[in-house]
Amino acid sequence: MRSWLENPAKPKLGQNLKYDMHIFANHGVTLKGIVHDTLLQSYVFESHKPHDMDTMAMRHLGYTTIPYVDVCGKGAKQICFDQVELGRATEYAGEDSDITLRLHQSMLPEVEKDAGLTRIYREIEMPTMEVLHKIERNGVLIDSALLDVQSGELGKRMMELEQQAYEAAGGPFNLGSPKQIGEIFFGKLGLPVIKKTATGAPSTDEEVLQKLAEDYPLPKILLEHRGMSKLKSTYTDKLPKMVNPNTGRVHTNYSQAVAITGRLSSNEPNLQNIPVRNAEGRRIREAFIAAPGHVIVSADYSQIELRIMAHISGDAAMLKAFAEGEDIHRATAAEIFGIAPDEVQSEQRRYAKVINFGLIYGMSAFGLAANLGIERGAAANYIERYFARFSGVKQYMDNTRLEAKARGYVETVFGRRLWLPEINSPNGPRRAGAERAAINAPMQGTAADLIKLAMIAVQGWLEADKLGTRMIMQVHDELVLEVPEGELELVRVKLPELMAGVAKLDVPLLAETGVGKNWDEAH
DNA sequence: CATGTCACG
DNA sequence: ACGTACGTGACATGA
Repeated sequence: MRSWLENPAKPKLGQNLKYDMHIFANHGVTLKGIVHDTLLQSYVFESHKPHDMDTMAMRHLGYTTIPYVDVCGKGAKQICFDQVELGRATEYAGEDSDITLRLHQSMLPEVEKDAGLTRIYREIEMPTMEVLHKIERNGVLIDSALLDVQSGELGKRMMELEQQAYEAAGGPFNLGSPKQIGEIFFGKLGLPVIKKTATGAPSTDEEVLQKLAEDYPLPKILLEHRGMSKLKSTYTDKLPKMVNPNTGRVHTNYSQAVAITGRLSSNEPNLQNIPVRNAEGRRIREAFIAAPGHVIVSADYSQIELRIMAHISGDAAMLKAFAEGEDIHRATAAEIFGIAPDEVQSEQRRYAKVINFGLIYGMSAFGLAANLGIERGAAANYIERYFARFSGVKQYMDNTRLEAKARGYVETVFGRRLWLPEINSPNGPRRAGAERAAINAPMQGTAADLIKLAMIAVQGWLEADKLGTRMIMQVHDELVLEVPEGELELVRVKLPELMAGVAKLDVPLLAETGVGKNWDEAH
């Protein structure tokens, strides 16, 4: 079938074609002529609903598909599809093709009822799929030897901490078991219960341990052990095991239809949650390296969601701050505290930064108070002062809530629709959650649209100019490239230009780059 | 498979 | 009185 598969004039449609492209590529076949993907149609039409074929067949066609487990079984007794009896395999595969076409015939018209959705589908999601396919195949080079050394160090230190913990607790226990920790803390040692989990058990999360560590020795030991355990099991032990023996690199999968806001997600392994916030964790990034003769270039959007808030709300003070290239948190602090920007103290700037982040998430006075460690009344006061100074933002938030309630969805700048099924729920906490999501979704979603457009532009440029530079990761507001040393100066100029120029908003977009032999240096 | 926890933007 | 910042994925435990 190669000649048909590779013929761009023969149109193809499928469900999650990025997967099929990988299978074909593994066998030296380059799938061409991709015109439609029902996974992406469903995602653009109804991002909050399931996109698996069985569920969609029932939802759109009222049709019950042959369950995969009926054909191949499950668990230890599962067989591979190539072991299925041919007649049965034919029936299953035939249905698969038939249903895909019928889903396409049902969903594409729904997408095309709306010009914005059509654009998101054709100009963003479909091209993004092909970019993601290339990024996934490129993979990332990992210094496994370095991670092995780190694993050894972590393991040694963890064993020391275990002994200390046993002494403090008066006997051995499993440090990885919240249940056993609870029994020792709140039973045996009689420590106070700070908060409870969703199921009513006493919590032993980081916040609780920090609080208890003020008065007792064991929580501190546990905190250090937890941090190391996380690094070791999730990263230093695991990443070397994920290296593909054929390519010598790690190949993540980007899920393009999971996050209801339009963001990507990364899995097996997740390369979007590699530690960065503290020095110990950041060492993991030293193991994300460039091939010989290459460097890692990282480019990230500066304050992308706040810029989008300024654009969407049209708030004059915020637009002005960005237009003049000010430090946005400093400018915010100056407004809230009623002083000149150069009079802002570092503590005041920190407050303003927490408020700015909180706004993006639809914060309450309670949340702000908890985050700043201040009284709720004081937090309410800051919010009030903020909204007095940034009245456009206040108006945007109120309008967004009303719009979400009236229509059941909100939109990104590019017209991506973000549905909020619980916006009119009689359940108060659920409704409040949907209201916060309504505030956040247009900003997070527009940022997702922008970086997808940037990825399409960057990949288009790399191919048009036949460069050796490869895109290797996306982390929501950051693109990571592996660059031949000879192309470094070119990439350092062109990459941020493309990212910043991908759309003309009422605020300037800014992308900042870093370079290094590894991801830590480049960040 | 649910739960608790914690890594990221 | 309740619950409380948005969006993800992965791990270990334990039923």
